Amino acid sequence: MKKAVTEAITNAIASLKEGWGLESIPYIDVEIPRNEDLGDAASTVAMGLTKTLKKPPKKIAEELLSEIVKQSGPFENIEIAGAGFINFRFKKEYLYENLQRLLSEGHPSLSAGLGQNKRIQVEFISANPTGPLHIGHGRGAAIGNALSNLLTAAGFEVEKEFYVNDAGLQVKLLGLSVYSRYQQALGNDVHFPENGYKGDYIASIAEEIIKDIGNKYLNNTFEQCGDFFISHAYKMMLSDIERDLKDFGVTFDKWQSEKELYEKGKVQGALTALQHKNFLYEKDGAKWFSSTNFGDDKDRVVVKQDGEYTYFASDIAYHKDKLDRGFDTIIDIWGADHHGYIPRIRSVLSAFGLSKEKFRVIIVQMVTLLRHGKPVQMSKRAGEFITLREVIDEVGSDTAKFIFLTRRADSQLEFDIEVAKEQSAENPVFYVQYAFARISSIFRQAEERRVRGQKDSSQYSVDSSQGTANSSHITYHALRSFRVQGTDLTALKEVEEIAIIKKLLQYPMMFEGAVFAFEPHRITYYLQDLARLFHSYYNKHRVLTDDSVITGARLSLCRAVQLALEEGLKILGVSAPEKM
RNA sequence: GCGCCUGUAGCUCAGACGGAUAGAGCAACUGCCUUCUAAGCAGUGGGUCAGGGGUUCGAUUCCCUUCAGGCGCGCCA
Repeated sequence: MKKAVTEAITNAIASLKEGWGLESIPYIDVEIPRNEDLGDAASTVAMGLTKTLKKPPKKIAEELLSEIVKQSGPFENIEIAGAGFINFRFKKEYLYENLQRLLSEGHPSLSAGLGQNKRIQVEFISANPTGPLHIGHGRGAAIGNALSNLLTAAGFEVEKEFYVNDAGLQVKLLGLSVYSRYQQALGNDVHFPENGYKGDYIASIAEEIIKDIGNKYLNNTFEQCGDFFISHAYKMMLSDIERDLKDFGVTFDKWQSEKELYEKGKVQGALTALQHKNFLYEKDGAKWFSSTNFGDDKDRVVVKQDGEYTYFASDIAYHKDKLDRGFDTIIDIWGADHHGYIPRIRSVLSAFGLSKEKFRVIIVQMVTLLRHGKPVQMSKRAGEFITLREVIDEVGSDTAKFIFLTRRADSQLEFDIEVAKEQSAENPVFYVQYAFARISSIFRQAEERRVRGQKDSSQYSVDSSQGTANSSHITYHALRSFRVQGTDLTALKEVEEIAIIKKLLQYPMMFEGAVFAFEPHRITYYLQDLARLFHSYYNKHRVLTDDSVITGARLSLCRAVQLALEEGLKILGVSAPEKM
């Protein structure tokens, strides 16, 4: 849709260019008018050119229009309106042709190559393995996962990574906390560390350990058995995290250990590399990275007076490692509490020669958790928080993900767990899923008619060769492979049908925008719009009629909607159920 | 004090490098199930786009400023 308009205008400008004294073709804006009476697509190029051409926008629009009409474009009508908008309306044949193409090829512009197989890394969540994931991590997970799916759909080669901070004091503190609970559970009343993790999960881990090894380490000092508790607690914590994410529907390609960066000498190596570039210096007995050279507001310590590395040192190594692994683009998704960290990491990457546009940080703002409208205070240390696990169990993964993905990443989010539950029947996620389920149901009915050999079913049939007769999924595959053959799409004449076709043809535009902006939530809104159009249509018109031509055409339309819904939901990481 | 994010309908939020009469869901109210799933549809009401200034033919969008909320400003991780 966008392409056709852009082409028409580009050609027009190309032939007018010389007379206008233009050197190059300007950016051509194409948008969908708010009011559909105005047209199917519109451009504001004429208004944009007023300054350079020193002519009134309407005059420019007229000149463009007279050129465009010379071409044999797919337009039924083009008119100039308002302050200089050029509004386009497509011929119906164009809509039918493209619907047909969509049915046979899918959305060609999608995989066709925005990404061009470029490698892109998306790092997200990267929670410390010192406690269960909470709801904020859930938001990051939903966004990171959806963004990765989006980029994959756009033809990028995406690697999803979770960075595990398993080297620092925090895991030691985790071990110490578990150690203390272990001793206490066995009757040894040791002092619980001041900054220890107080959540119930610590005691649970201690219980597990007792089940495993009994009182083997009773009355041992932490110095004697600390390593055991640290590594054991950390491993259990990490496997919990992994399990929760799996149940949430999020998986990773790689779990990068911080500790491993140390063990492989990558931290030292990265610092040496910086040293060679003269970006390190000594001051006050410490070693500093001169990040101010790259726009940071102060230099940062990498090796402390006591000779220990800072957390930042391993992060330098980590990001250098990302570069060394040869990604074309690096995306970090962080919680809002880390945004102050952006300039220094950007500095690191600049120091190693990465150009700015190849590194992108997406800041995910905080989630304010409510229960019945009242804020729930969250503190990991104090052990008061709503875990992702609770959200999954109480609200459900699909609902939670959908809620997270109906907001931009950089706006704060209020998540009322009770509202999310209570509204479950009215929840937008079900609205979209319901449209998919309804269509699936129509195909089930169509298949029954065909089996019964009704006359009116001659125009459509199931191509069973496409179906995989695979155990319990037979129905599903049969539905997916339901081929509508030899149908005449021009039978789609209702306004609702035309509206749906147009919406479907807008998909590439919306998709490109989402990819370009790294904003998966645009998919969510599109799906709601499409579902709305479909529900409305469904209520007004019957798909399965006595007229085989109309039925065939409508089934085709349903198939196209179904494919779009399925594709969109897949990107969001939300299931597309056949029955509800 | 400085920096980043946010402020749009009663509530939760969209608004696509600045464009036409500002949108959705929920909540409220009125209708619609003998026919493919009523988790649905049709309709009604609801706005100082936080306030003020500026740039522009045109600003919810860009700039400045004030106010409000959130988050950061360690030789912590």
